[in-house]
Amino acid sequence: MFASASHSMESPSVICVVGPTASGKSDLAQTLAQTLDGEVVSADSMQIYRGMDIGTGKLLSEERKVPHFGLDLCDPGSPYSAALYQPYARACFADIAQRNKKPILCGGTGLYIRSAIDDFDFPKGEQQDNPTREYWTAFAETYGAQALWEELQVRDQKSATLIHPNNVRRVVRAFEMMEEGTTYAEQHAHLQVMPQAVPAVLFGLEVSPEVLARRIDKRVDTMVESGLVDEVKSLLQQGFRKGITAPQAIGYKEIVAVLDGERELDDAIEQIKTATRRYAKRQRTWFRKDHRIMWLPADSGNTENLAAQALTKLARP
RNA sequence: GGUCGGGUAGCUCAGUUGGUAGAGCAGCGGACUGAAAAUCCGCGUGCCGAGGGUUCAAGUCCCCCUCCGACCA
Repeated sequence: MFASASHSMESPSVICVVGPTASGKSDLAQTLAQTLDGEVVSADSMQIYRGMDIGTGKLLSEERKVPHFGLDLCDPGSPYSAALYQPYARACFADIAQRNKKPILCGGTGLYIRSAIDDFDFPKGEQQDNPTREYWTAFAETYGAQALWEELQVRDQKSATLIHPNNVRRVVRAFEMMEEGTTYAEQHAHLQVMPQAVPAVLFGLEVSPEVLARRIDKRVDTMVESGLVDEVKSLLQQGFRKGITAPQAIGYKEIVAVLDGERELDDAIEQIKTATRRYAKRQRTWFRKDHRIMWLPADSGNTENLAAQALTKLARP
């Protein structure tokens, strides 16, 4: 009860900072880390990739005043996934704690956040060169989404009823799961009763949609001014197109289209803004239902003030 | 000044031979266990530019006004 040492064991082991893109997570996480003698672990599916800096809003290395993990883990050409991220994040937590530092998990990828702190049990299976995925994806392309879904219905009725026939990606994943000795339905059931695996306290940055939209517009303009187009050019020279996930990133796919002569830069910029707004909306929907999150009003964008609010809540929960 | 187009949902536009309107995009809501910045689902009342007329009934026909565009002077 009496926090005499700087690392009282009363505090939860991981502090999480979540929220939509452009809400100020990175700055808040870093400020908290500085205050609490912590280190930051990023939970962002795109900042994972090397060379994707400007468009992902990655903190520049000279801006990082505390150690950051979860950045630049692999090349854009190689595959990555939540299943790989989970053990990585947990190893980071352990490593940081062992050095008597405070782990601060920060990111907007809801699935990564949850896989890090919740008891997601990813079944074992092929990580790469997945023939099952290729087979059924090709099947869907040939015979259509409906036919694919009907195939699943025959083999795994329960899972089929949980997945919309149009959601090819998830139907394909259900086939993979069967091969891995489980089913989509089983995993889905686990979702409802999933225990938390890592002690954590969660802060969410809440920004009103209008304010966030303005911030996103400005941020995208700044990215372009900072050389986003050149960044994409050099990525393309390094085989960016071979990647599966990375080329889908907002801000990258649109600029690739410009460089391919498929659209004007101005149109692409507008599309990036719109796509980012829509992404922020999906993030809001995801985090909204997580009742563990303590929301901090963040319209002001004042990091010091947000940090103070967070510390207050930490002191007396 | 004249002729011809056009003025319909936030935007781009459909609206068949008159029966009070519908798509895409945006927006809003939602789902989510190995691509998650991905993938997928749901939500469409708007003085049909203003006014008048014909008609049982007008976005749809007629008159007039107005605004935008093109062309002719």
